[in-house]
Amino acid sequence: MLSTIAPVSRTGKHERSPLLTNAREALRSSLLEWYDRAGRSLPWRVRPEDRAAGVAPDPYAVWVSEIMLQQTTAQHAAPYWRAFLRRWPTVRDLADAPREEVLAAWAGLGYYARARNLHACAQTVANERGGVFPQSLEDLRALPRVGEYTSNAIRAVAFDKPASVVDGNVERVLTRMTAMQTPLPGARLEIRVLAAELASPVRPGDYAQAIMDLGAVVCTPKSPRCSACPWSAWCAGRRTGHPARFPLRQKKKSRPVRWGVCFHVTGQGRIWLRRRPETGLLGAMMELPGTGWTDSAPDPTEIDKACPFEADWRRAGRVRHVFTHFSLELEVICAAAPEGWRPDVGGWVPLTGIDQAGLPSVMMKAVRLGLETRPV
DNA sequence: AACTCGTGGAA
DNA sequence: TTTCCAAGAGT
Repeated sequence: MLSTIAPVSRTGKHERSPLLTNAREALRSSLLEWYDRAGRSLPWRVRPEDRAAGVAPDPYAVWVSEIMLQQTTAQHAAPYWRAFLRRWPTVRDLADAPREEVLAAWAGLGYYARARNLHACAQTVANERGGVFPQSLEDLRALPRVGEYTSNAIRAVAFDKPASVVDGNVERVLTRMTAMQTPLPGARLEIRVLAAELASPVRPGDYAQAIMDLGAVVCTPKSPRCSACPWSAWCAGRRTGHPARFPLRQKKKSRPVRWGVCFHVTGQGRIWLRRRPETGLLGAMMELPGTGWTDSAPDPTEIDKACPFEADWRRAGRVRHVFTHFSLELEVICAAAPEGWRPDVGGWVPLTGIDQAGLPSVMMKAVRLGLETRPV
């Protein structure tokens, strides 16, 4: 008769489970066995056989990957990681790079505070730590954009030191394993305690990647492949018959709509762009100049006030873009720059190679839409 | 604690 | 179409 792991009480107090104590070693070894056999390949990963042969990961490469992977799929992040590592092979190279180039290289990846902090962190490590990443959780945690998860991930993956990673995958795996009744995000403390007890002191780097792989490949959000799971025998979620119901979640707020207008001004094969404010949404990234984004349809007088010059403005249409906490309806209106007109803010950017100009996705959509109406 | 902060793939 | 949600952090 196989046992399941007992759930933790709603109060967050840990009811020490003898089953966990007894099963812990079996869970660890079966997961590592599965990981070795699965052989999942990721560009930043040192394969378990290579690690066993003494190949040490490059902490810089691991750090870049972990920042990119925050709330981002491996598939989306992979080409960016390759481009960054090829262009800036060491933390010193990244620290010495002009900031606009780093931001432009990040364009399209989202959460742009990550790019600003990546550059700042590279300069901290290069200039104040001789280019060497710290190994302690405390020192890692002090670096910009390195939080609870990322500090543990770097410590485990890069240095193969004992650490407990809790990302979205681990949350899903462990809430299913225990059929946890506490909804997220309130369950985070229970999950952290459970994850820490389970984390392996043996091959900590491989274990950390293995438990995340398990969530990414087997214990998937919609249709978990329990028959392929090394932990299925211990899984309380599977025994409920509906493992995909876990983790339970609090209801989410609905997403409001905001509206704005932007000006697509072209001339001599160039387009007018400006840089956004340092902080906030799309902070420090390039954009098409326009009105602010408001929670009601654009006011004609506001459009007039933001309008750079009198012209035969043509509507290109609307870009619909979904951000995390609101969606945007962005009206794009086009005109050719009048003879002799010069932008007071921002400047001209050649349309050839606009893909490399460092525009975030929403602005790239607006540029393309405008070009359909006014080809240049 | 509850918000803010992007994007794109999957179902 | 809508909804979910990715190797989360900062405030």
